[in-house]
Amino acid sequence: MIALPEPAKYFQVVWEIVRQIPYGQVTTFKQIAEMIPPPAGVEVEDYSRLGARWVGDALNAVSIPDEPTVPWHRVINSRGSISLPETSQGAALQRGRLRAEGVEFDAKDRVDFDRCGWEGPDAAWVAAHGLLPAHSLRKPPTDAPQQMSLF
DNA sequence: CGTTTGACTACGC
DNA sequence: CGCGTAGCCAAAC
Repeated sequence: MIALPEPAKYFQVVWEIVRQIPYGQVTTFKQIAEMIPPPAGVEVEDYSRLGARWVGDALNAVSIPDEPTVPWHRVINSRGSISLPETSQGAALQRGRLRAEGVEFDAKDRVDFDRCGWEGPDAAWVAAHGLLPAHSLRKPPTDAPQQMSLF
């Protein structure tokens, strides 16, 4: 079976990436996982399946003292919504912090990745840390825009 | 020491 | 689209 070889080390990388997320922008567990190369001993296939989960574990492991240095509230799930239990205190805190940063939630309590989705760290930073380029959360520009503005 | 639960996703209806 | 389910790992019971 595949286990995360060095959780502490992996967590550190996750936190370092989270620290790069700009104010007012959000990213997903998956996007972060995709930026981190599969740990030694972990098959790529397995990693693609488990990475996001491990990122979640990493955020969950952020200690109180370190909490101010890791903007964990800017990490949400791939559906664009907060993953903490709706009734939880953490969810309220996360939503409050994001709203304070100008991130808006729609009627379904989801954010618009096209507006505030993170494009990832700049290439130089990625290379310097031996990471992989991030997949953009925003829709790729199309030649024939899906819908023209009515105004 | 077996079970349950969780800050995930992909996939099928 | 929305909701339920299956896989998976790790930590907490």
